[in-house]
Amino acid sequence: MKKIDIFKKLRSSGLRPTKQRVEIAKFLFERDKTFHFTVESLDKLLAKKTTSKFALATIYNTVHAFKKAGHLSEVEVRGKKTYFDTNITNHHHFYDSETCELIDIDANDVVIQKIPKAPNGKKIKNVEVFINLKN
Amino acid sequence: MKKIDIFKKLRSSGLRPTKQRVEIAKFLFERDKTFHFTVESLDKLLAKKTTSKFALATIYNTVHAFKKAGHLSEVEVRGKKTYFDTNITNHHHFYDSETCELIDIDANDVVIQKIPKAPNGKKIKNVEVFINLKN
DNA sequence: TCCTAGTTTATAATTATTCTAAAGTAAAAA
DNA sequence: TTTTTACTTTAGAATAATTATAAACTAGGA
Ligand SMILES: [Mn+2]
Ligand SMILES: [Mn+2]
Ligand SMILES: [Zn+2]
Ligand SMILES: [Zn+2]
Repeated sequence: MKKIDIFKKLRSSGLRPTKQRVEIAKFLFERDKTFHFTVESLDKLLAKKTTSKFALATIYNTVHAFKKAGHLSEVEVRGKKTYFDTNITNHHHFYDSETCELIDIDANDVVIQKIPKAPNGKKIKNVEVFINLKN
Repeated sequence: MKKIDIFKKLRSSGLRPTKQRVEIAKFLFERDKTFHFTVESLDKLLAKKTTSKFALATIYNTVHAFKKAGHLSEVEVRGKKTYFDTNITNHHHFYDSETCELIDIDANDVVIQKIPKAPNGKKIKNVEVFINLKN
């Protein structure tokens, strides 16, 4: 993803392409594979991989702004920290509790044959499959 | 579940049947249907349904002791609070984000036809299906 | 260039949870 | 039964993740 695309992505989401947002967006979106992270891990990686300084509040603000704009999704993982995901398609996860690592599973690689119908008056929004791993 | 069974359940888990543990255990386990709760909701319900007073720390201690003993399980739900579950069998959940309510799905009511194999060197510990509901 | 709304930032506040250590209690030992 | 012991409860302090605040800064339009 080129710089011009980052600008477009931000602009089209109503987000000013500030120095901080552009750097964080480049870090998050200029990659081939899905990236799963917490705010803490992102903070550390940004400190290591960039020369700029980011206030922790800015990382929170930016991640939330990106999520709200639909550029990030949130994955529910056991533990206190919130996990974010650059993969915003419907997909599933392996979770390795040893390493606290998430691994994507393409939606097509999971086929559910039978599922109960939603309770009265409710509809199914989506189905998430979470596969816990062990050694 | 009778009082004597509560005592057995506690004793056999190496937990002294104190006044607090017995009351909380009766509240949690003397019911027919699964009960899902957070420490906060349990605290409020205990305050309403019993005459005893419980320190919040005691509720945390007790819930963790019960979980460690295998009498409660933990369910991962989006949000900051930890959800506990009196259903300790393998099962799945509907989640109604409007009401923040969990509804059990029997493991037999979900049949998965296809699942990817675990990454190298890892095995599948368990598969959790989480069905988000909407109106 | 000037203005303004949006943004960043340091810091404080909040919230859920865990820790601490003193007081209380269940059950084993005497 | 009393004594002793380890376990438990408790109020309050501490911690950790996140959110709120408000002052300083900045992007982009007028
Ligand atoms: Mn979580
Ligand atoms: Mn949660
Ligand atoms: Zn993912
Ligand atoms: Zn359940």
